[in-house]
Amino acid sequence: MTQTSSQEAAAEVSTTAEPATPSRRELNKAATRSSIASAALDLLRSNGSGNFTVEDIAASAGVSRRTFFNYFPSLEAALASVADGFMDHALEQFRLRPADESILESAQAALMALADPMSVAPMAELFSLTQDNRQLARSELEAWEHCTEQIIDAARGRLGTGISELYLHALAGSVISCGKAAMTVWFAEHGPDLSPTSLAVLRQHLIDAMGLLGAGFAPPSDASLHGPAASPSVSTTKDRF
Amino acid sequence: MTQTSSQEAAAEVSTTAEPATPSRRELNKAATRSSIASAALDLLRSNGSGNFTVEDIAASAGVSRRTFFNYFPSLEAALASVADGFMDHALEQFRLRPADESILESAQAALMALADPMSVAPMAELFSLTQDNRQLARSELEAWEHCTEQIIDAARGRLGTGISELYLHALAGSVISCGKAAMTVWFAEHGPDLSPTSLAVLRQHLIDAMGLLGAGFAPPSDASLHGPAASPSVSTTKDRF
DNA sequence: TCACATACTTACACTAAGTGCAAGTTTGCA
DNA sequence: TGCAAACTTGCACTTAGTGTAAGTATGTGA
Repeated sequence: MTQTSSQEAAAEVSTTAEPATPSRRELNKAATRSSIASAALDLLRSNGSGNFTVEDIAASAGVSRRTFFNYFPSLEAALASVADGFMDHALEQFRLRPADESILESAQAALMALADPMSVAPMAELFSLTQDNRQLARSELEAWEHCTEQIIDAARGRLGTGISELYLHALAGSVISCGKAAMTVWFAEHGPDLSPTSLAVLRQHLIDAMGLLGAGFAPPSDASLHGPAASPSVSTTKDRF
Repeated sequence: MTQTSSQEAAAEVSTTAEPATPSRRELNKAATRSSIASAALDLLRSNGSGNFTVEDIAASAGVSRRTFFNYFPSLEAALASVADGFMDHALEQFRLRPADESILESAQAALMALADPMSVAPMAELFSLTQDNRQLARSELEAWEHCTEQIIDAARGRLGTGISELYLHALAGSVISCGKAAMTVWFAEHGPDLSPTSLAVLRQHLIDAMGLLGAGFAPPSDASLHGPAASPSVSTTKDRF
């Protein structure tokens, strides 16, 4: 994703095995879309948030302003596609987890799978470039929200339709909140540092956050100050508190 | 919430945090602000979301378009001030709770205190009128987000600065997520019904959601398996935590 | 009560977002 | 090859949002 190439880069590939008919049209569309998105990210990098317009992005991507709006409903949406890619990747990982695993464990595993430089880098960069802009922050919130809904659907599919909607919504929302918390805290501590050490911290934060959730946020007098070091095993330690 | 325009921040000059010195100017400003907000809400009611402009609101409130933007940065912000009021009220309740109470209990109590028609009605109406509009939904997300940050601050003040930031962020985010989940599910089930019965369900959902959180979302082999309608799952309301 | 400073409102002008439409161009397919 | 559908683009238009300067209301000190 977010390649720097423009439209003709994907032109010659016409016979690859892709899901659902990778026709010339679809390849062009995907290329254009990605070209717009990376033009937007480039401008965000070079100019800073709020200092460029849709027209700039369109010009930089080699399309008309009108075409930009055929692909994205707003400037923010073009940038948020980076976050969407990250979230989609995470959801994919989540869905690949065994169905008998607990939701919390699956979520933890899915998020951990993304704590590598390749996956996290664009997200971390977006995080840093986005901090000071209201509109962009809103779009990011929306991406998390969308992710929550996807988790709800996935969990409903896994736990059966008999499960209460409240349980689903509360669980999915909390899981996402904890993932978000881990990333927020990590970013606050390490900024855009993507070194192995830094990423290890991110992974630990993800583990800890899910651990806290699984432990019901037991008062921090006990081990939960450093997260449940032993197990991400969410399955009840004690039924109640 | 944070949409409040920059001007009124310097309102209280003297020593007191009291609403002392309600000068003519401040009264006028408050009246104008509230007049704009309710004009916006009226138009949302009568025209439906997306079918009126800032100019309409300004005209309806008897001010110029420019003055509208002196009070609110956007149309959505004017409407979101309803949600802001609700959240601020909830935060106020939260801060009034005894400091030795657990965060979850405090949050539950604060939210419960708002499950009365007077407080919930505007929020529920906003919920219903907002459902189909992207921009408005975004503003609402932002309101929840702001509320989360406030909870983080309040919890930090209560638990001391030694507490881990991850714990604070994850806990506050989860608490808010559960509150949101309770309201979302309640609204999905009951729409804008504000009857005592309906509000009792909302209260129960708030209790249940916080209970689930406190129990670490223990696998739904227990009471949380109930269908959407009846889930008096957490009967142990009082002797928890 | 009368200035005078300060805060608030407003009109005006301007940039940019977002949309509908119709004409031009590319691709898929028979 | 030729036609239909999809895609792009320019154009015109409405609306959002902001800077500025001029006008109006309010508080204050003499």
